[in-house]
Amino acid sequence: MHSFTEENYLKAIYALTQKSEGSPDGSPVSLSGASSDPLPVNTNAIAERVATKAASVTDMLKKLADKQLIHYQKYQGVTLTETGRKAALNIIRRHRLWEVFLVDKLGFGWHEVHSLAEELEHIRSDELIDKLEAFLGNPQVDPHGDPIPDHAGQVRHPVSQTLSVTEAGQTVVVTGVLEHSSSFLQYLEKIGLVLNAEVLMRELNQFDKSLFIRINHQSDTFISHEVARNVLVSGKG
Amino acid sequence: MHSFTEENYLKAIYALTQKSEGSPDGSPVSLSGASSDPLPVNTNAIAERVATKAASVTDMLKKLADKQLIHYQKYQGVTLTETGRKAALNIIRRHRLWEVFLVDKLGFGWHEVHSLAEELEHIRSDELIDKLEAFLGNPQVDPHGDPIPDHAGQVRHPVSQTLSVTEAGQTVVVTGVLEHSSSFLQYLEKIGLVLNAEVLMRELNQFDKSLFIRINHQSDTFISHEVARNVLVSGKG
DNA sequence: ATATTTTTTTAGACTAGCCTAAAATGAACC
DNA sequence: GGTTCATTTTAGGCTAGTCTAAAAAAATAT
Ligand SMILES: [Mn+2]
Ligand SMILES: [Mn+2]
Ligand SMILES: [Mn+2]
Ligand SMILES: [Mn+2]
Repeated sequence: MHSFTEENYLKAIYALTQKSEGSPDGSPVSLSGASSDPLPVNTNAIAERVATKAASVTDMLKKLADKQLIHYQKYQGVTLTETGRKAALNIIRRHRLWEVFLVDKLGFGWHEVHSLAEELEHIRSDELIDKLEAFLGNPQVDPHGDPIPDHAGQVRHPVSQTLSVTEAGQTVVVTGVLEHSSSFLQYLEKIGLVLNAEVLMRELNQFDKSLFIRINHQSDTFISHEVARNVLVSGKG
Repeated sequence: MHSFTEENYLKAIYALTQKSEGSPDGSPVSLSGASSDPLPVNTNAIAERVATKAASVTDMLKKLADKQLIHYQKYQGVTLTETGRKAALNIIRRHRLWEVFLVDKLGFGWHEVHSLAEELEHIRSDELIDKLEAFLGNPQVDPHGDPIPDHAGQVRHPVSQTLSVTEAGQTVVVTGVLEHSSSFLQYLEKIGLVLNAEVLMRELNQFDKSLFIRINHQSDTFISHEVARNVLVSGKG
């Protein structure tokens, strides 16, 4: 169907479309169905994302447009067609299911799995993915808390907010991360701020917005605003 | 390290090297350490195996020779270097471990897994493969009875013979197949001639060498010589 | 409104892997 | 020995994906 490379471009365009949405301050967002028409994505942004040069991106955009996977007009940026969006979500579905496999079954850490899944996602066999999904027990989210799109390309974006906007006295549960870098994930693991950890917000420092929190009724920990605004939480329930 | 394509060529050359050994009549063979120097493999044979043209093979042979993976002299055929042999065995190791995963964990039939493993084998991460191996319980053979090379490229070729040379009255156990086509495997499954099935040789028809056998103390079945000489067995024990 | 800067596209070239057609070599036959 | 046939290699060309450098368009600044 589509090449390895085409799939990576589609995924990049989808991810950039998503990034341009979402509230900048971290307050709750439903994020359900990509509300209105998404903003067009820039050539340069895609180039950075797929680690190539703008000229190469332009070439590929022409090809994807020919295949009706994107809407593209010179100099005007690019958006996914419905077909393109479905294709992208299918790749993301495969990526996240493999990540669950690597963490739950093979025992990898959540900071180690991204690049492996980046390769595994390109093995395109619906039967394989469906069987894998069943074997994993139909997980709803990947090891980073990101939702796994279903067969039809439906995504359940869970309603959540960043830890940085939580108020003192509140208890919340970690549901995901906004930053996926290996070093950030390793740091979170070290302080115990992992998926499903319970967090009691004890104090919010007005000056630098740093936080004093208690994790899982045990460890009192200081974290910076920079960390807090990259951790997603939802009200205990 | 090596590309997808290079890996497929290495595997093809290794397989053809193996094929040129082994006794033609099906009698027991140890097959342990590729006894003496293997016969050189022809360009045309490789071309057929990787489904390409001889001219393309010649191009690739030059590249593999540059990389010291094969011994190659124009018109003289080709053999693997020690490095090349290790690389090939490593790919085979990955292929067979993925096949075990697909059959044992995901529930695929033994006739369905080859082409999927053909893609999965190219995801090269030693850590992934070691963890997969442990997760599968360190299997010694793949779903077709073929041995899984270890880390260092050692293969335990089990001593076995074809069902066609078994004598009347003997009881043997199915340990593998020589033919891996999907239709053959499906046929074997239908008649119950699967891995570890116990076979009592009841009668050997002198005229056409067809066999009358009892499978697992239950079903009496006729099979042709053509089938019998593609099924590997070893003495019950 | 013009000039400057940034972004994007075009032009032309490169590599990996593949092809067909033609030339070279080796094996088989007489 | 020489002739014929099969195998292998070379020559030249194609596509996908990449690159650099230059041209074109859009955005920004004065
Ligand atoms: Mn990828
Ligand atoms: Mn993830
Ligand atoms: Mn392969
Ligand atoms: Mn196998």
